[in-house]
Order: sequence, then C-alpha cells, then structure tokens
Amino acid sequence: MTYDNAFAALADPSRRRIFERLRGGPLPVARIAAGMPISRPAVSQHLQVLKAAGLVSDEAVGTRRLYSIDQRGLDTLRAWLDQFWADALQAFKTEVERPSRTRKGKRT
Amino acid sequence: MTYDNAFAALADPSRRRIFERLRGGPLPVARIAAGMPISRPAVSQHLQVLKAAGLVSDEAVGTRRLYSIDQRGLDTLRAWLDQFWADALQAFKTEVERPSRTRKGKRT
DNA sequence: ACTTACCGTAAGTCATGACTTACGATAATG
DNA sequence: CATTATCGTAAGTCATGACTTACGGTAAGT
Repeated sequence: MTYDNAFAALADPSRRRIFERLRGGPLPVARIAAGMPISRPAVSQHLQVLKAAGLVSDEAVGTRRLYSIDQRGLDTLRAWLDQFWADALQAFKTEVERPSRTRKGKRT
Repeated sequence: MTYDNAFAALADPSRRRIFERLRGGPLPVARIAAGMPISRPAVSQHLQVLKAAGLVSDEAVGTRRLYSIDQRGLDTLRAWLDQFWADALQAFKTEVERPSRTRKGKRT
C-alpha cells in the first residue's frame, strides 16, 4: 500500500513527462533531460521520487545510469482504481434498481 | 485528457480519504467532514478540486449538497494506466526477443 | 417573519516542494 | 596518470497550495 507516493509522484507534470518518456524503454539521465525545459539535476531529483514510489527502477551501466519503468507501481495504482471501480458499479447498480419515483433525473 | 487534474487531486491524502469515504454512496458535506481532522470549509475546498478533476459530482438537495463519485475521472485514469501497461509489456517483449550478442548482460 | 441548519467563498498564514547553481564522486578514454 | 563524461547530493530561493477563521446566502422549521 504505497499508492500514497505513487499518486504524489505522478501529480507533478514534469514527473509524468519523464515517466511517459520511459515508455520507449530504458534511458540514461542526460537523455531524459535532453528534451525537457528543466535542468539535469532536477530530472535526477524527479527520478528519485519516482523510484521511491516504485514507479521506476535504475541500473548502473558504466558511468551512466539507466532508468526504466517499474511495473510494481503501476500494478499498485491499478489495484486501487479497480477496487474503486467495482464499488462505483455497485453503488450505481443499487441506485438504478431503486424505483426512485421522486428522484430528479440524472443525465446518462 | 484531464488526468493532470485527476492525479493532482488524488495526490493529497485528505482528498483521497474523502474520495474513499464516498465509496459507500453519496454523502452531504457535514457528514464527510465529521470523521476528519480538518474543518468543514477545508473539506468543501477539497470537494471542489475533486469536482474540477471529474472525480466527484454534486447534487443540491434542499439546503444540503450530496457528493458522489463520478466514474468519468476514474475511467480517464484507468485509460492512462492501461496505455502504460501495454507499452511496458511491449518493451519487455521486444527486449527479450532481441538476440543481444554484443549487449552487456542484463540481469533477468 | 424569525431562527436555525447547512454550505460555499474570501482573505490571510504557513509549510511543502519544485527549481537553480555549485560541488564531489566514479568510470571510461587518451 | 590526467582528462573527460555522467551522475547524485547540498544548499538556498521562490511559488504553490493546504489549512484556518470570518462572513454571506439559501432552504427548512416553528
């Protein structure tokens, strides 16, 4: 249950952009920072936050450091959402089944 | 594509707690604020943020205001996550299929 | 009509965190 | 061995946003 960090991590636009950039596969830090409007140290700090949230993993390769997406964080988020999704369906179903003569019409 | 707001909204612990509290069905503001360590106006502000993110919807009932979970926000988040999930799988598969004779060994 | 209940908004305070520049550490290169 | 490349960390600045109290506005109750 570390979706606290996961949500907090993905709340920042720069961090989401970094994360999306890793979709194509592992990348070194300088490579990630290349297409971004912020400095390389800033990217490093963001990567640390993403790593702490279990969203990315790093691997030292020579003097470089390859970062890649870690599925564990994604799975955690998905589990949280799915739980909510099921509950929402349940609530909706309950409301629909109720006759509700005096209810105000809810659009779609 | 408003997952910007959705992630930012769920990044706050108080807001997640409010959101989780609505799993059981619609609730008035005072009722939500009852079990929380923050003031009622604070809860109102949080609800506004959640509403702007498409995560909750409100309905005026007399002098009260019932807030309930809006699936649209959840669907948006899920779509974003699923897209990532598919890409991660794709990248993994590609890497495995590559012979990689001159590659430096990647542990598992 | 007056009072009470329930809620949103305004204004102001204060902590968090997203940046920057500067520096040090390690590995490849010649 | 000296140099260069790549990166993480430290320290400091500055904006954002999460709270509070105070207030006004509408609907229900008597």
